Amino acid sequence: MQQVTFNVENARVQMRKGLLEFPILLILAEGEMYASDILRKLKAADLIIVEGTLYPLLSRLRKNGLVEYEWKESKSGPPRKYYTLTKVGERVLDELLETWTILSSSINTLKKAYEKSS
Amino acid sequence: MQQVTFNVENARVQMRKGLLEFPILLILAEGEMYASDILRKLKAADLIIVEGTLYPLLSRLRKNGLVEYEWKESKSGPPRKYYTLTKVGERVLDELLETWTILSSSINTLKKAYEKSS
DNA sequence: ACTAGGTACCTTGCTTTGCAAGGTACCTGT
DNA sequence: ACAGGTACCTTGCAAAGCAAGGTACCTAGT
Repeated sequence: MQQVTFNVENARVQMRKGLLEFPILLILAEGEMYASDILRKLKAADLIIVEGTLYPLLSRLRKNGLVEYEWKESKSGPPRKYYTLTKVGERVLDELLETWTILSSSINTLKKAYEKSS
Repeated sequence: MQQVTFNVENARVQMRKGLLEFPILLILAEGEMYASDILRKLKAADLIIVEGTLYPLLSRLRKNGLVEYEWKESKSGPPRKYYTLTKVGERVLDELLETWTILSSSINTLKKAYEKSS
């Protein structure tokens, strides 16, 4: 019996801390990608992240059962690990979307109060 | 000659990581507050933070010259440290406001792409 | 065949930082 | 004088982003 444990409360904490797993899950929701694809997409969205961060992060997501991968050959170069979201990953993504909504509205509330007062 | 160094680039990294200094600066922009005031305001905005985080954070902000404090007596209980933003703090806050705008629009772009595809 | 260069994946060590837990000191009311 | 509330702070731990460095594969040119 394999138990998939993913503590959503902890993920909320991590979002405040890292705010990186969320965009990566969002990107993977579009379809299978390998590391360079993800880096490209994040860069295009102005979110900077480097290899040394991404690889451990993908491993972490895999250990938690949010993503899985498949080796695929490349036409030019070494084989690639193509990642996809699992069902659990999709559920977590939905939670994180909600968390993001709450977080950004919290901050925007504070922001509006500031703009009004200045 | 005392040099006030506050690396805005580093602050951007920290925002992605912690996302706590920013709301605290926003709250202090409203006027002088002591720790409990700040905790109350953060809680009201659904941003959870505890004493053990806040005190070191305020010290850090003070060391970096973003805030300063003044002791004031309380009508009931021990004296309080009332914090206010410095000029530097105000400038940094403006930077962080911009960073927040960029960050949230990045994520919202990814979010919209996801919503469209699902 | 060999080697140079590009691509892809991964690890190690460091630093920062949020947090839980615990601690000190002050002030007030009984 | 002491109990309870308020306020400030510190210590030790764990998580995670990052810089830097490393391994392996594949292709193309010699």
